[in-house]
Amino acid sequence: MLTISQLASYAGVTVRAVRHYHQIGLLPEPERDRSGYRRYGAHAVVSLVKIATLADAGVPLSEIADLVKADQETFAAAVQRIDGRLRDEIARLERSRTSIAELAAGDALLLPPEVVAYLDRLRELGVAGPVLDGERDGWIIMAARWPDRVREWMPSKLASLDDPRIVRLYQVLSLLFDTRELDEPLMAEAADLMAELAEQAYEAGYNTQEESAEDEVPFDLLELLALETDPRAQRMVELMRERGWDGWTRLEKVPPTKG
Amino acid sequence: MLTISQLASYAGVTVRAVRHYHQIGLLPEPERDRSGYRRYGAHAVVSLVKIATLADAGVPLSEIADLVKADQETFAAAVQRIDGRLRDEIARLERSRTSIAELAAGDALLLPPEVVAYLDRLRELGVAGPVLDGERDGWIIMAARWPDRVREWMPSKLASLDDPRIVRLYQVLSLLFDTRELDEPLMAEAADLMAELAEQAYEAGYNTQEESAEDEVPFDLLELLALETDPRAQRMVELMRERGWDGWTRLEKVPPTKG
DNA sequence: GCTTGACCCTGACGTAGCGTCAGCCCTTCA
DNA sequence: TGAAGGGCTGACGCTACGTCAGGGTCAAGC
Repeated sequence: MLTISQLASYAGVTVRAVRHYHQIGLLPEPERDRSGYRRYGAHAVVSLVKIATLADAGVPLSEIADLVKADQETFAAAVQRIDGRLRDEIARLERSRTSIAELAAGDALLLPPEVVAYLDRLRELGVAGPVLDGERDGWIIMAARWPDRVREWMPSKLASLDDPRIVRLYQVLSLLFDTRELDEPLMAEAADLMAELAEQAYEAGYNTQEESAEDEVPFDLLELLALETDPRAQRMVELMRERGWDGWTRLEKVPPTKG
Repeated sequence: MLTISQLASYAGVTVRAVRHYHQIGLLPEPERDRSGYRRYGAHAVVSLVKIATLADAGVPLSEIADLVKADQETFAAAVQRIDGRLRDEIARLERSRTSIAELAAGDALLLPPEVVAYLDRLRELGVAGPVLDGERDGWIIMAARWPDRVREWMPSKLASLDDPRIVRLYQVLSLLFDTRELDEPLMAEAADLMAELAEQAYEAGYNTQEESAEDEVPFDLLELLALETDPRAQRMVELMRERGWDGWTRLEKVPPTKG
């Protein structure tokens, strides 16, 4: 006869695991000897090896209980289910792995490659500091919920960097928010640029392209992000309102206020 | 500002998860409004998306805490570790999958294919019932601990089935143990056969091949298995002892007893 | 006969990452 | 004005055991 530790070692599990299987009724309690020790026969080894093999394959113990007494047909069906779960789990881990692999470089964990390329391009163009960070954070928020839509947008966003006015705008904003001062003339230049671009986009009917997204995409949140990052963003919003535009990420035509 | 459920939905996690992250200090508690509700800014979304992404990749929350405030170098090293763990886990699941896939057929979950082939061959030869089950259980016990050694043994075991005496022995044993009776003449035939085979193996120096295994392999356990399965096995042991052999799975020369 | 070390027993708490009440407060809309 | 739909804290539940704590048992050596 076998002691519990012998049994456990034959099946390659711990003593505690065996006791646990007893506790939940998965493995029947054997006879005790006169000192109350459990004494196992050889068949217990076979049962335990079966249990341990299934458990190692990730089958929940609650299912193993039914499984070991099931007929061939039920068993085969269960095996199918288990295999499906394993496949899904493997696929999930593979996805995680690619995420993590990309992450070594920089932002790629949280952002699709198209967005990373866009941010790299901005960096090349001299955009840096809080503006670049804010841009990244904004895209992180977007990409978390609408990764597909974000990827669709990126080609036109990237193309827009061919417009020297847009590049200039980003550069001016970088200058503005990279210091602690409030440079009114520079701000005015940025506002003028933004207003000009907004006007052009408005005339071209910019919103036809994104109309379906308007309900869902959290432009308010992106605006909040900007204001949170730097209070001077508030000043920019005011300047834009003087020029007849409301908002930050998405501008809307409004009656201009007096500066 | 955002409520907790809005925050959670932006990051694709549950409200409970967010509160949990607060509790363990992974995500800083935000300001409360006058009714005690948590109010979040946009940066919380970015932080939470980072946490959720790492957590989804299987990184323990305790590590995420350090990870999000780590510098680039530490981060890259950690990413390596995480990726390694993911690789191991995937490999483990793949192994489980192959086990489980083979399982649909029959015994293959618990036994290497060579043993399955051996058992199939026995079945073809008319071996069935308790003898076949016992044979299988015995190999399950062996394969659980010494899978490699078992696979090495199988070719010679399979070849041994070309010997008609061995086939006859298995068939006689099948007949013997498939009924409830105690068929003394048939038992004597089986014992004679076993003794003859044992003598031959002894002369050929059978133990040179397995000598290194003798210490480890639990022949006692296999004998116990047989005795447990059917008390008539005890009678077989006695008959063998009369013929000068002790044991069941592995026979040893002993002075013959009187029948 | 005594000690020592290796096992065995039960009972109970700890682990990770939340899910899920319970009991209560706050806000909003019909 | 009351019902729905949040939000709050606190606490227990879940999986599959690990890990004490506090005791009894067994085999071996002195």
